[in-house]
Amino acid sequence: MLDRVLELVVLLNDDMTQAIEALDLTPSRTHLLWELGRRGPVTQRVLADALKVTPRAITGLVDALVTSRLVTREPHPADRRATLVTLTAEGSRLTGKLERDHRTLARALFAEMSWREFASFERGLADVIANLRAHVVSTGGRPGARTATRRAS
Amino acid sequence: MLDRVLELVVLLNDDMTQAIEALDLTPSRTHLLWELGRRGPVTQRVLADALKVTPRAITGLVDALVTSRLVTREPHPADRRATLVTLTAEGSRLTGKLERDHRTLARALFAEMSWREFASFERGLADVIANLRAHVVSTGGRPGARTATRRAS
DNA sequence: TATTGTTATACTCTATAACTATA
DNA sequence: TATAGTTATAGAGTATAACAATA
Repeated sequence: MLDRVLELVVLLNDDMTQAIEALDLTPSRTHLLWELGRRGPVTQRVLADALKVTPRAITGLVDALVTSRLVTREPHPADRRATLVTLTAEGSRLTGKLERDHRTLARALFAEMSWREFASFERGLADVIANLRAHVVSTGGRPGARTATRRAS
Repeated sequence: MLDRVLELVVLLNDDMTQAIEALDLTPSRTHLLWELGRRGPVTQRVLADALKVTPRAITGLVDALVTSRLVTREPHPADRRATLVTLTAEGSRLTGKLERDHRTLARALFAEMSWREFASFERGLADVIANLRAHVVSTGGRPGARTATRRAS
C-alpha cells in the first residue's frame, strides 16, 4: 500500500516538474496559489492571514507570481486601498491540477488503509514526528513560523 | 486521544521555551543537534549528508552552535583536513532531553491509537498531506530541499 | 586526483519599523 | 484613528563556485 502511495507521488511529481522550472515555483508561492485556488480573488491581507505571514511577505510572493503570469493584481471595487489578487487562466489551470492531485493522493493514502497497514506505516511517520518535535522546540509551537523570531532591537 | 497528544506537545514546548531563547535555537540547528546526539562526534561532511545539505550550510550552523556553547570543533585524530563536531556537556544534556521527549511523544501518538481513533485523526492529517503536496511540487520531490534550486548561471 | 571545509556571492523567505493612501 | 500595502533593513537558511590544505 505504501508502495502505491510512493508510486503516485513520483507520478505527480513528474507531472509538475516542468511547471516548477518554467514558472519559478517555490513552496511559499505554491502555498499562496493553493489558497487562492480555494478562495478565489482575495486581498493580500486575507492571504497574509491564510499563510500566517506578515503582509510584507505577501508583497514579495505576489510580485514573483505576477512575473510568472500566474496571478494579477486587480483594483478592489469597494476599497481603493486594497488590491484583489486574481488567478490568470494559466494560474487557474495550475491550481485546478493541484487540487485534483491532492485529492488523488489523499484517497490513496487513506481510502484503503487498514489498521495493520497503518502499523507498518508507523515507521515512516517517525520522521514526521521528529520534524514536529524540531518545530515545536524551535518556533515556540507556532506551526506557521519557519524561521526563528529574532529579538526585537 | 488527540487531546492528550496536544496537551503533551504544549507541556514539552513549555519545557523547551527557555532553551530556545537562551541558546538561539532554530529548526536547522536543532536538527543538527539531534543527529549529533544519535551519532556522537562526527565530521561536518557526515552532518552535511545527514541533513541533506551542502557542507557550506554546515559551516554556518556549527558556527552558531559553537557560539551558543552547545558544540565544539575538535581536530580529527587521523585526518588533518577534517574536524570532529562534538557536543559539550550542555549540548549533551539538551540532546538527551530531546530524545526522551521524542520517545514520549511517539508513544502518546501511537501506543493507544485504535483504527477508529485514527479515522478521526484523518482530518488533522490533511494539512500534512497538503504540505507534502506543496513539497513535491516545489522541490522536485527531494524532501531535504527547503528552498528552490536556482538555475546555475 | 579526490576530499574537507572554507570564503565569496546570491537567492528565498521571513520579520519589524516607518510610511502613504485610503477608510 | 485604523487599515491595506508599500519601501527599507535585517537575519536565517540554502545553493554554486573557487580555493587552500590535506589525503
